Amino acid sequence: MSGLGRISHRDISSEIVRRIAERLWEPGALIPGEQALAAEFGCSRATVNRALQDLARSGILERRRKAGTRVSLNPVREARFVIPLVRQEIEAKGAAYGYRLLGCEPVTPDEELRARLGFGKPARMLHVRCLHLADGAPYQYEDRWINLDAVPEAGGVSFSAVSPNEWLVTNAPFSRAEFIFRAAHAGGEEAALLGVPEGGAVFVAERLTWLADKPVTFVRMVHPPSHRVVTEL
Amino acid sequence: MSGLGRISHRDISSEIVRRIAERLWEPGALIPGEQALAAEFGCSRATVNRALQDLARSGILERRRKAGTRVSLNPVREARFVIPLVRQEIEAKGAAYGYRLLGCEPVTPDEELRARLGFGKPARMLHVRCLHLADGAPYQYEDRWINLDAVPEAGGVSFSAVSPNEWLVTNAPFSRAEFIFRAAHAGGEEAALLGVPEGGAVFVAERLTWLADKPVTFVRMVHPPSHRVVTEL
DNA sequence: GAGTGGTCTAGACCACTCA
DNA sequence: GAGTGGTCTAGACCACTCC
Repeated sequence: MSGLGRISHRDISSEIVRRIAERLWEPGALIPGEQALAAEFGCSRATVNRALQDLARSGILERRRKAGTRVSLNPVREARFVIPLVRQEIEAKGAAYGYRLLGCEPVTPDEELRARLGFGKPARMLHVRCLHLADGAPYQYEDRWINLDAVPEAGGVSFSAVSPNEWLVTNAPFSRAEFIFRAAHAGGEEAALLGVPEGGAVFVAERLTWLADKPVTFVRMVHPPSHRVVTEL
Repeated sequence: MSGLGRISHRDISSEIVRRIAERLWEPGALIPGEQALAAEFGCSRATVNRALQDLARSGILERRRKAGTRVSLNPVREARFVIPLVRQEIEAKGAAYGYRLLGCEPVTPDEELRARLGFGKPARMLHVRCLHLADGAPYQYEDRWINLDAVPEAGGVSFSAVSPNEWLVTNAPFSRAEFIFRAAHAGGEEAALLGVPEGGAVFVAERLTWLADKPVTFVRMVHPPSHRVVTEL
């Protein structure tokens, strides 16, 4: 606790974390109520409430009305990953962003892709493939399908200067998305483009988005094995 | 807005989201100040503040003192991944959980590991290696280091029946964690244990945890390439 | 310097849930 | 029913940052 001035909710948070760390309050144990803590710290209940809510949000505490507040038995049930634009991701690392369009053509999706997107009937889609570079080195191979029924304007875009990633962010809102992370073996073309041996390990992120139950886009983003997805809690 | 009763911070949040979705407030635009919104909604500034802070935390708004509150130009989309216990993860798929301890020994961490954990000085750690199986098939190879200064009780646990994953969850609270997802090539031992060819692609999840700036544990979880981390928004 | 968000207070009422 | 957290109010002061 900072000896001067008023008590901040951060002071309370860190003091509570300290007590948990030092086993004064064991996992699963009930901790004092908000009134008691407010009295102890000499601050208002609202301040204690904010500190406890912060800790509950981060999974350290569990709160239930009437039952009180407990130290979590199994903290952290979820991790949050930020999904930025590729360009921002690259520039944030201090590297120069590069972009190369590899192909852009209207196609009729095959059975597998339609099943994936939850399409009943065939549809017109745009297939765009491109490469994102960091300081000239391959960073991400983007293999994307855009549903022209959901985003008809995409049909008139060349994607030679602006990547589909960036164009869609400001032109195709979505209400639901699904992410998949996995490891895979690089296929022939991907391998050559990313500069990894054929069959070598690559990191794959896939994203599907819908706007009001209508598929918008499916994208497969392939990274060299040096890629890392990082998050902090 | 709900016509009855007081205005909730949720009412304000959803109304603001609606205005952004309908382009009444364009990306990058300045929105009214807290006082103005409080007057408009007929509630106190604290309530507006809470709504705006929630939206700023989720990346929809950007706030700066004196500059005011703006609609984010690139709404940061974030993905939430649940990080369950391995056993729960396997049982949730309807498979039978199996566990095999491979090794458990006190060690002094090398330079690289200490740098990773932010250790200044050497420390006593416990190195535990084990395998988690789903219906008898290798599911995850767990390679873990536990800081015995932070969790001394771990020194007295055999980990032959209970996995370190499960033991730590109920015995070693933490206040900060870092997750990393990546692809890698399987090393000799891992490959054999997971039943993949040596050098084949594997999915690696790493987790570091701290309790009040003291490192608690570092774990490397290696999965066969069939593994998928999935999330929905 | 002035305007904005950040936070704390003291009090109040409500909603949920356990006994 | 009673106790706990959840939330709102009205007011205040502060900290930061832009002009």
